[in-house]
Amino acid sequence: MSYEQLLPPDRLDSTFAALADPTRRAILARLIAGEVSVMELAAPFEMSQPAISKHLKVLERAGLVTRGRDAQRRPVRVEARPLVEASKWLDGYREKLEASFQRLDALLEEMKSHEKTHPRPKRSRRSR
Amino acid sequence: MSYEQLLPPDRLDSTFAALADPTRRAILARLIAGEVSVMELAAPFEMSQPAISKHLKVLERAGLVTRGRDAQRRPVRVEARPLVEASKWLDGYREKLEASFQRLDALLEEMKSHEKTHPRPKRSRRSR
DNA sequence: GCTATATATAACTATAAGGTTATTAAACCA
DNA sequence: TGGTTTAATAACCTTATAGTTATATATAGC
Repeated sequence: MSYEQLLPPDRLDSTFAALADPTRRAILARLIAGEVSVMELAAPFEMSQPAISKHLKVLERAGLVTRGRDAQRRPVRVEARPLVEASKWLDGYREKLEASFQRLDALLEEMKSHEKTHPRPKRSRRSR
Repeated sequence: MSYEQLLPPDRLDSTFAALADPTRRAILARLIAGEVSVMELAAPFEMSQPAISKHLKVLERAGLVTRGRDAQRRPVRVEARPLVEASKWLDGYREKLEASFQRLDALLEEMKSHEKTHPRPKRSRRSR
């Protein structure tokens, strides 16, 4: 639990945490169309403006959005980078997983044919 | 915590939430190599066994792992599906975002050349 | 300077997350 | 049967989340 966050402050933590909330995903979806003010953003939700501001702060801390200034408005825009990083992590993971599954399938296949002639002992395949 | 599995289980919520913790991502990484018992899983972490069991429960509720039975052991294995779904969401989002950015770039380009002949008024492009 | 609008902040509440230690339960083994 | 190993559960603590209402701040425009 310690080593992970000692070194490069793990962006993935805050990125995934931010993405875990449906309101925040909806906000991001809304932002695809471009910059939006907080009021416009809050309108479709049955939630107070401060609640939306809090969600925005979460998104901002995660680097998923940045804020501008337009008179009283603080337009919100989406930032792609953390999304790309999260996406990369997932894709990399999936790749390794698939590769591993191939190995596993091969192993299982090998074991299955091996078993016929060498039945294994009762006690655990993974005693260590 | 109950409604999650009653109604339309928004899988993305629990998937992203599960991925937001570095311990859990490390557990998943460890599982690429194949089934592992809880003790083996807990060993590298400076954290109690019950803490790991809790993380496993989170991963299990998110559908990211399933449990087997091997004598006293409850081997853990990774499940790819929710990962694929999360990956799809991210990729889909990125695509739309990139498409939108292209439109934005085009728009900005158009505005820039337009501006030369039609300087805009001081007050806000996004009043409404 | 006054008022309206847009947003942020404060203070509070309730619940969830993430950890601990101690205990319990289940399966094996001698 | 009784001890050992593996894992889960209980009870508890602390901090974080997600929301609320009320208030403060900043800017525009009269």
